This record gives sequence, structure tokens and C-alpha cells, in this order.
Amino acid sequence: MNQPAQIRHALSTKRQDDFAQWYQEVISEAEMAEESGVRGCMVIKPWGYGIWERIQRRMDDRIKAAGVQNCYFPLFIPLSYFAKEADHVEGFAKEMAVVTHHRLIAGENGGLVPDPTAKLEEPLIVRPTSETVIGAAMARWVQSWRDLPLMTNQWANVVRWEMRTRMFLRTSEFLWQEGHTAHADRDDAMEETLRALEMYRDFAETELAMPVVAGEKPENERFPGAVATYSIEAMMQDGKALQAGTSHYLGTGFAQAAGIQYQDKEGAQQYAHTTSWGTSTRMIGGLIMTHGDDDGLRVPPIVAPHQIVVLPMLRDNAEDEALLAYCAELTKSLTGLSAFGEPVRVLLDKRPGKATQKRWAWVKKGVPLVLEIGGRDAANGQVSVLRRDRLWNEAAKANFQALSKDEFVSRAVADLEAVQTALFAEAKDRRDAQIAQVDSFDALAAFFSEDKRYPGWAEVVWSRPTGAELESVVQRLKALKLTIRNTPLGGEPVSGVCVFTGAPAVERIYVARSY
RNA sequence: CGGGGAGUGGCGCAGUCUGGUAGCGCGCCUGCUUUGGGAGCAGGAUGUCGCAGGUUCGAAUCCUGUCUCCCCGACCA
Repeated sequence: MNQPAQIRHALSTKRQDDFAQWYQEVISEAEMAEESGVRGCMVIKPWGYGIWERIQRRMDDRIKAAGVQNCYFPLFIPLSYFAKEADHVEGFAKEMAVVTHHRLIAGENGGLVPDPTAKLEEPLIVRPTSETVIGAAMARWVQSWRDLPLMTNQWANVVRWEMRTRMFLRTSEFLWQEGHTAHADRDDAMEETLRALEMYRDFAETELAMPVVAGEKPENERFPGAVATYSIEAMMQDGKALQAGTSHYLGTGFAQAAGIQYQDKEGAQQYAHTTSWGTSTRMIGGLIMTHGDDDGLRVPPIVAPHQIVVLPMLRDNAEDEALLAYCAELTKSLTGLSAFGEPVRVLLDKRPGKATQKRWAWVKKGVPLVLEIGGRDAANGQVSVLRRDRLWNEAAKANFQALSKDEFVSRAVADLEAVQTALFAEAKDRRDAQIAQVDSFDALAAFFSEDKRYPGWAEVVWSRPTGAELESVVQRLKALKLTIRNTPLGGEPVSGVCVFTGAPAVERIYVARSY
């Protein structure tokens, strides 16, 4: 009787059984975030926030390297600022938090109520994005063509009163960076828009090991007030698309609304061309749904708060001291290494408790390498290595590899690099296998038919209709719960006819269900 | 915001129909045993039953309101 060994996974919900429940279980079991009691808002716990801090640091380096300077602008925006750009208002007005009072007094039933005599003359909105306040500042800062380009970024929280929220993917309050730049002309601004997009693409693929498609959003998906919107789109393990970053060319609309004008070399007044671009804590949701497995999260080493955890198997006896000394020395050796251009982040977990229990906690958090060190390892100068992306052996047991300590230290950096590479390769292979080229609307509908659980994306060619014709396409797709994700940049020229209109096709688009 | 489901020790749940003052599993604490792989036994601690009113001699349970979460939809840079 050769029964295949049964793996006992660390999570109780498997991805293929209930992806939405699995997602929540990863977040809770990996201790990334939890409910806050405030509608749509979450508490980000140390492991989740640690990943965000890693993302911040790496992204901030790239932003600064591009010559963009960090600033901080107010959380509150006067209603009148916000009201200046009509499309912008239309896009955001429905999801705004508004501050109307500045004092509380005792209410009739013992509670506190806003003091009616302390009503603000002009209500303040809590920023959903900062184009308008930053535009007002830019109007003060820009006088001459010599002041351009003006490139600023801020790391901040923003609030959008969402109807339906999901941790990390769509919360009412979230953390992000928003870059805002002003340029002398369209070409400069467009170049910056595409530079930011490319920065996001490379960041997602290099640091997050998350393959993405960088491209232009269709007209109906543009940022309110933008002339053109670009995005990076990632495929989650359930086949849905996730917009993981956006970059907008805003034309002169915001400059006109805010009065961002400069005097050109000929002495004439010109409106600046502005851009904005952002990425948020939503990327952590993308990370989970790209790399998570039935044992929890798997964090790419570059953004892992701890890349290696050293776990001594303490016995509460006299041998512990020698074991801890061995582990401390090992930790020190590893900390002295450098991976991905930074010191290796190693945690010696000497909290009391059984090593086996602590091991599963780190597995669920997705630490790339876990070292369990027992007394025999210490005596023999060995380590037992568990690589998170190769968790199970044929016997359905944790796949520990015994190595000499020196050998492990000498290859630890290469192992971390290998995990980073393997996670990207696995995600890219899966994504590529789930993209289907489809050449008719019927084939599109068939591809996304109900019985296909994880359909992925459809790649089609279209004639890029606009206006009412585009609206009709959007409605036909909506009936299938589908959206146009983007037009990938830099693709091969297309031939054939549009799957929607039958007109000659001009470009390629991805169609998918989305978050 | 519409439809559905749910809130009871840290976690997962039973109890609610038929009101009588709270229970199970895991986890946690203590002790003993065990010890190279997600230990066993024994003992123990932890709950204003989401919140606020109401009905009642008595409310986790019935009524009203409200908050939060999950699923579907609408909506959504």
C-alpha cells in the first residue's frame, strides 16, 4: 500500500476551495493586519507594516534617484480647492469624508455632538488624492521656465469612502506615495508619466517579484481629470487582474484650475503640464495573491522584514546556553553579509516556546529561509535549512536540508537570490499560461464562461473605439463581469479586426475580471 | 447603498426557535513526563454573550435602534 503522503498544510482554507477566505486567512494567520472597529479601516500589524516599510524604502530610493523631492502636504483640503477641476470633482465627490465642525459639546443623551456654534465657514475634505492642494502650492512655486520641471512626491494616507472594502486591496483609508510633477510642455510631462510607469513596472517585477503588464488604460478608466492614464496590471492566482500602480498625464487642466503658470523664454505666460503617479498598500494585497500558498504568505526576500530567521530548539536545560551562543554567532556571521545591496536581515528568535510552533508561525509569515538549530547541529557545526518556496519533501514533511554552518553562510546570499528569482519565475509562468489569445467576442465569452474557475486574461485586438462606441463595448463586457485592463506598451504591431466592432484593429488589449 | 449571512474567553464554534444567569475544541498558565521535528497526561485561568434602549421577577435568548465584519450586486484612480 503506497498511499501518497498527505501534506498537512498550515492554513485551514486552500486557495482552490475558497480564494477570498484563503486571502483573509493569510492576512490573519501571518499577522499582517486586523480589523480596527472603524468601518473600512484596518490596523496594520508589525509584519504587514514591516513589508510596507520595505516597499517604502526601496521605492523611495528610486523616486529620489529620479530627481524627485519629498514634501508633505495637508491632510485637509478646502472644499473650494477641490471644486476647481470639474472632472476631478465628478470622479471623487461620491466618496468624500468631510469635516464640518471644530468642537464637540455634550449632547442631550449624554454623548458628544458637534457644537452647532463651531461650524466651519468652509468645510474641509479629507484628501482622497492631493492634486488640488499640491497644485495650489505649485502655482506659488512656479514663476519661470527655469523652475521647471518641478518634481515632488509625498508619502501619506488618503481617504476614500468606499462602499465595499477588502483588507489591503480597497480600504477607506490607505497609505501610498503620490508623485506630482509640473513641466514646461507636453513632451516633458509625457516622458515623466512614462518614466514613473516604467519605475513601477521594474519595481513590481524586481522587488516584489510580481510580473506586470505596463500599459495605457482605456478612455473610460481614466483618472478623473486626466488626459491619459497608464497602469501596471498583475494577475492574481485566481486569474483576476489587479491594478498595482498608476501614472497619469494630466495635460494643463489642473494647471489651469490651480493657476500653475510660468513665463517662457519669450516672455509669454504658459500653463504647465502636470503629471501624477501613485502606488499604495494595495501592492501588499497583490503580493499575497501572487506569492501566497496553502501554507500562508511567501515574501520575496527583497521586501521581507526578516530574510532569515534563526530558531534555536531550546530545551530548558543546561545545553541551551551553548546552543544560544552557537546561534548568536551564526546570526552575527549572516548579518555581516550583503544581499540585494543591503545588509542581510536576520532575526534570532530566542523567545521561549517550542521551536516547532514558532517554525509554523514563520512559515505562515513567509520568511524566505528558516534555520532550525538543535543541540546536535551545534555540536556538529551544522544548520538545518528550510526554504519557504520548497517547503515540503516527498514524505510530506518539512523539507529541511542539513548543511555545515560554513557552507550555509557562504551560500546564504545566493539562496536568497534564488528564492527571489524562483518566486518571480513561478508567478510569471503561471500568468503566461493563463493568458489566452482570443479572436472573436464569442470566443471571449466562452473563455470566461462560468465553469472555468480560474480563466485568467484574454488578449484581444481592437479598433480603440471612443465615445458611445466605447461605451457599448464596456457594457457588453460588463455583462460578462469583465473590464479592459490596459493596452500594453511596446507590443508588436497588430493585424486583423476588432473583436468588438469588426473594424480594423489598431492595438492589443487585455480583458479580465478585476479587483 | 440594495440583497444575504454573522458578531458568545486569544481563535473557531454550540447554546437563541421553546427566557432561569454560559459551554466545547484549539490556544494560554502551572506541574510531571517526553524530546531531531506541528508531543502526552493532570490541574488551572480567562466572558459586562458587539453596543444602547425596551419587555420581564429574571434576557446571550424576545422587541426596537445602532455599530462592525463577511459574501453577492451596484459603485469604484
